[in-house]
Amino acid sequence: MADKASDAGGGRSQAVHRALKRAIIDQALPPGSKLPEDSIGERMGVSRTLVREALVRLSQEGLVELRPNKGAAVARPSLEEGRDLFLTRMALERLVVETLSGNLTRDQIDTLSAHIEAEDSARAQHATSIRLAGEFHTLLAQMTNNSSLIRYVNELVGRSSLILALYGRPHSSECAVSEHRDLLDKLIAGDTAEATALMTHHLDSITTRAVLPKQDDIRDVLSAYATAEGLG
Amino acid sequence: MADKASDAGGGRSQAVHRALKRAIIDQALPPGSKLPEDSIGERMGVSRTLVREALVRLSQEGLVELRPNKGAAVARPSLEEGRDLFLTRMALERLVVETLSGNLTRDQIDTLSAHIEAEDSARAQHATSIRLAGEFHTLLAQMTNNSSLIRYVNELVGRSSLILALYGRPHSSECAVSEHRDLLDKLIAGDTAEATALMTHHLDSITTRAVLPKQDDIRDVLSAYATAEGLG
DNA sequence: TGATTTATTATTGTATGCAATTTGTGCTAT
DNA sequence: ATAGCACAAATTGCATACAATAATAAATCA
Repeated sequence: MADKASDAGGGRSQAVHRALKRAIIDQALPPGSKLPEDSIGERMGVSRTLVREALVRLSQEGLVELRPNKGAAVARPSLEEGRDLFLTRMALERLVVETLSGNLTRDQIDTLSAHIEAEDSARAQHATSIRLAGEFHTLLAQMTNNSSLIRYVNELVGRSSLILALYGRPHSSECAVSEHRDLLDKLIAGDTAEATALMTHHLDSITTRAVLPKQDDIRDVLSAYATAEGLG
Repeated sequence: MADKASDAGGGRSQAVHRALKRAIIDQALPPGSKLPEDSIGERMGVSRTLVREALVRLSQEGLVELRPNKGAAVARPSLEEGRDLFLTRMALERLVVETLSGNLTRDQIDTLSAHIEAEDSARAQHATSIRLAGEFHTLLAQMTNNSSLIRYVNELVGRSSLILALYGRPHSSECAVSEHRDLLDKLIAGDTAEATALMTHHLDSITTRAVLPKQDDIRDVLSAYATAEGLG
């Protein structure tokens, strides 16, 4: 068994799913990209059937949009969805922090430290940097051993990269590495209140940095351009 | 357009999905039930392809377990998953309460009141009662207008009925109607702290009532039966 | 020329077919 | 009888075929 190296961990549809997911999160497939079943299947060496299955899964995760009769495309969440998403993320990641605070094993601490190290090293590459930053959060979630919590945090972190891709400032280090390190310290110390505050602040600053354009109405932004042009 | 009444709201696969989901949540298909693609497709008048698609979606929602090469079955979450699930639910529903507290419109209040009324009336039918109790929570989530929050609460509420089906006491009114009414009162009053406390307590008591059998091991429950039979 | 309509092509929606795997049954041997 | 084995039936995994819909190009008319 284990013939093909690429077939690890289940059916081939899952492989397609993982590949696409990775491509989307790495922003190799930017939001809005069309995802034709044929081309993908050809490229991946599987039939449309399996691609379709993967696309359905991705749509359930909110990473792709499935327009009936018009094909799939990488999702383009709205700004409002973005803000809501981070709100939800906060609620869940607070639970992560509460669960983990003071309960980290030596191994877990090592894993997290190593990860932060890697984040630090990869600060040059924008794409990798974003992915690692996200993985820090999913890593934390993983350690709670709470399966629903893990699944949702994973999904939200994945979708966050869409938000960042769409609305994030190009060159802001989206997730300050130092904030991750501080958070880890508080988690180790078991200072739950402080850790929660840090996590909240951390996600808040991502939201602010990226999703900030808090135009309650798109007209606000338009009127700004209008005045700049001497109109209105 | 809108030829078939049963085809409302999208492709036929979605119809299959909805039908199965409803059947599972109503416990017409108890946890563990086998879900053969053929039979379902025949019964629903669609091909295996569409059934498959629906099953994939359901598995993503945690309602169905997809064993490779062995077919799909209604999920049988473990007790631990159950407890974790309610923990996650709490985190999310706290956000629901915080969002809604003091912000309910007249219409929303009416809708919720009517729903509680319905819950009260249906207290006789066990199955309906459970479904309505769940729908109260999804209704609340809906009113936040936060799409990710809505999706997750929906999923968790759905899965909760699996937990209840598996581990819940047969005749306990799983969700005391009075608790719903109290919660609504606090939400209207805008007493966020009190409302949050109520929601927490509410979910806590569900957990306690249902998921309590904190048997760390299945042997405990077996040994009980053994002694009752004069064995062991 | 430019808008509108018609043909053509590409892509999705769904069913079906076949190989592979699992499950169930009956037979054989101990 | 029962454990083990061989064979048959059922079921899943996957690809392909064909119909239906949308996108695109060509052609027609004002």
